[in-house]
Amino acid sequence: MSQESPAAARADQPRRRAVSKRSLATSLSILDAAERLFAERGYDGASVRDIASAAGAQIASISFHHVGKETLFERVVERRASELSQLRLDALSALKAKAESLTLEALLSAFLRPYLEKAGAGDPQWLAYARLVAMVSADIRWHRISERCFDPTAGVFIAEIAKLFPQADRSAIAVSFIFSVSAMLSLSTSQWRIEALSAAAGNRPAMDRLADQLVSFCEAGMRAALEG
Amino acid sequence: MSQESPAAARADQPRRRAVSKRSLATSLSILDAAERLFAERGYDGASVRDIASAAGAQIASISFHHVGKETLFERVVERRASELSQLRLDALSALKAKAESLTLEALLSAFLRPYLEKAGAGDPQWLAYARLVAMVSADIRWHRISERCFDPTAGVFIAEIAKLFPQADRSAIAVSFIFSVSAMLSLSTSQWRIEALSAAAGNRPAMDRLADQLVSFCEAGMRAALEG
DNA sequence: CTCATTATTGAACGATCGTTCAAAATAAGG
DNA sequence: CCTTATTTTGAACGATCGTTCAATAATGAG
Repeated sequence: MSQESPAAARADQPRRRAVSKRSLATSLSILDAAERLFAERGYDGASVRDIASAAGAQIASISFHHVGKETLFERVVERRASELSQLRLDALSALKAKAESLTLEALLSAFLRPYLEKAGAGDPQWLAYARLVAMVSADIRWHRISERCFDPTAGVFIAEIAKLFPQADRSAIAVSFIFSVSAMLSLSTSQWRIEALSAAAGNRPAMDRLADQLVSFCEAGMRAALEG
Repeated sequence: MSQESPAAARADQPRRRAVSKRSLATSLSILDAAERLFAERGYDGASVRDIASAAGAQIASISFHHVGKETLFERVVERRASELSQLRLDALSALKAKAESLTLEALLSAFLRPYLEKAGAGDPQWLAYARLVAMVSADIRWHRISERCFDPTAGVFIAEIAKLFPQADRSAIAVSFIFSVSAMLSLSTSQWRIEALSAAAGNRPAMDRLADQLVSFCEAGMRAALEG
């Protein structure tokens, strides 16, 4: 409750310095390594020792830069969440600017494609991130992260879909939306299973082909579930 | 390579006894507790100590009855997998006996509904199991379990779907099938997220209503993805 | 009932977990 | 360049991990 004057604040906080380039690089490489290992082995399966080793840093650096394991996990998820949300909302804005009335396909495309383009470009960090999002979306232990990072944008798109289906109730829309998100995430988490079930030679389909198929699937599925 | 006579085999294996009822109960309660805790916290998040404690057994009993943690996990998954597969294949047989030509909706219903009816009946063990299956399906570390427990039945249904869409290629069918399975599993793993996105008062939809919506969603989605 | 086998018990194993610390090295600000 | 805040380092902490063991108790078979 003691409200300090700027002068007093400056007095007892002796001096301040900018972060060094090396420190920033360490912090970043820890985030990258954590992203990879958390995605690969899960939160409990990835140890801070392995993360530090993969980042070429000391174990103590993780606590120093990112408080602890749990905060590190949250920061890893948050890092790309805002970028992804921005891409989605930008696509939505572009859509609204172009046509006065939105279609369901355009809406789903705006939501689903940014994700798939990032992952499909082959960037291994984005592929890892996709697995992370799937983990967070499927585990109630991380519901606070979902609330903060993903639900706001999802809410915007659900509201737009609700305008297209005025007679459908909100929970039915939310259910269909989760179906769509789950299908999208399965492309990252279950690619190995798709290949196994495709049988025969491993002619894996290209990501942009998969993206088209996903949008078709979700558009038709949603329409059927909401119009019925 | 030494082929022993029955007499010799009986000689060096001194005597055999049936398992006691108590032993069987212990083994079973361990499986139940493991199912709950693995589903709740994941493989690495659930400790054998917590599992033993929840089962009212000693830690050493887990190694004694189920070899070790990894084997215990596999047995937990396998236990209900055969029952589930049987229900699905029975539904398929019933379908074939009734009508000479199958519809996509009937096929998907035969695959999806047994699962949802078990989980929807409110049996907490089956609800936990659904989360387990989602974990196995999304993690390549458990691909051997998927291969053994789930892929064979999935292959049967994919083959039936392939008959309905002769022009669609196998991998496209597999992709749509994984989309459908992911949507199904999301009802168990992301129910909390659905409720969050439904906003407003928590009027959660009944499971049989959700099942109808899921089948509609997947049927229309598959048709669009495979006919296009 | 007797006895050999099976199962349970409680304790301990070494390994690894996440976190913390003081000392040494680094680098920004004046 | 000097000072000093910042960062890195290596080691250690206590807690918990999965597994193993010898002993004790329980139990099916004869």
